[in-house]
Amino acid sequence: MVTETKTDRRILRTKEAINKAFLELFTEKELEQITINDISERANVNRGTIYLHYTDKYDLLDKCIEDHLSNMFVACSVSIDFNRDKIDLIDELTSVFDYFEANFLFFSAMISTQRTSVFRERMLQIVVANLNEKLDQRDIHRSMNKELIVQFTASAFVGTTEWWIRNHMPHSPQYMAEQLWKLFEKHDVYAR
Amino acid sequence: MVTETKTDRRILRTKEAINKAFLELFTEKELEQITINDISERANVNRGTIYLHYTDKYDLLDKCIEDHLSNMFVACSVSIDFNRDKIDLIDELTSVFDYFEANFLFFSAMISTQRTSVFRERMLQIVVANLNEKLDQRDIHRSMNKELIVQFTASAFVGTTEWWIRNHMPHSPQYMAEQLWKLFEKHDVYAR
DNA sequence: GCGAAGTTGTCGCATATGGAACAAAACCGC
DNA sequence: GCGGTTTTGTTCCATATGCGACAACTTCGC
Repeated sequence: MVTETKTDRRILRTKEAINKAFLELFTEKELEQITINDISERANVNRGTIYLHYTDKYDLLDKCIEDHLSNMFVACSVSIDFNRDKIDLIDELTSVFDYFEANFLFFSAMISTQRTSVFRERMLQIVVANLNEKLDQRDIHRSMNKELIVQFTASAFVGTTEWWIRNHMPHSPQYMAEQLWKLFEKHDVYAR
Repeated sequence: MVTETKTDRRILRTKEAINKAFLELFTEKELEQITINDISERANVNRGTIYLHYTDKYDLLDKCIEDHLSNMFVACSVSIDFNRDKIDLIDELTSVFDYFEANFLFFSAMISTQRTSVFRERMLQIVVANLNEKLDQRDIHRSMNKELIVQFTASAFVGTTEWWIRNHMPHSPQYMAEQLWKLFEKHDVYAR
């Protein structure tokens, strides 16, 4: 059963404005320098309203990360299809990198700060969960340890992505997807 | 006495969103094709809320025009100064054209439709009012009919501006200001 | 022409947000 | 260290907006 509660339009608008403002500020100054005042002004929202949704700026940062990562997750698992083949998977990978590219500012900001580790860990978690689900859907454990496959693939993916972002995305999403796919294929993880 | 009432942040936000959405739609379809539904969706605002501020889409269009024109007015009369000279006036003219340039989409949309006349008339009114005020401040009626000066200058200004916008702003605001100034000067309207 | 679907104004009520004030805490310059 | 300023949470009350419903009207395919 899927929970089917539409959230009030005002809430969505407000959260979006706050997120946007926070992200902008995040690319301009260090987290410690950002005040709730800054955020409320930039977002054109009453200061009190921010406390209605977030306990403090750290909570805001966490939820911001959570938000983007789950968006990414949604953006990439659009085309879930059980009889897919290699091409499909490359497409999916490409759409993930497209998402990164479209939100370069956010990811870049997340990675170039002391708080990187929080972000990286959370991202790893998400990817691991995602992979587990996929591997369950297709039944290709073979002789290999599933846990190990997941950890291997996830770390490789997150690490490579981080490198890609840190270096200002020197390749196109398409290219990244293809290259990564080849590497995964080599390790006989997803290959049929 | 200046009325000093701050309007609620929510109202400003809402109006801005509606204006923006309406303008976008205006550049995409004919006014008749635009529904209140369209606007509310695009602006991410409840349909009823629109009726809170505008009676219908024609009212919205009018207020939208009014808004932009008064903004333009404000943007250009920043530097009102009684002992100004030629340079000041060129600067002021330039800032007007800057405003047009910055809001190209709006003005372009306003001019390329059947409803142009409404817009042109209103703009003419504004410019005439503005000119009257200026001419009153400086006392240079000389032997000429003030009414006539105003009408002449205003029509010339509005017409030239319309041409400039219609042709996708082929010259820089600075250039336009200088050229227009020279023309006015030739007709001995403002010259000292 | 007719019925279906969409649009328009307009309600009532619920609720998210604004604004202002406040005390406590944190952050300054000196 | 100390006084002034800024920031932080929190409060109460007012109000703008959301949501859903409604009847009247228009649009449009057939």
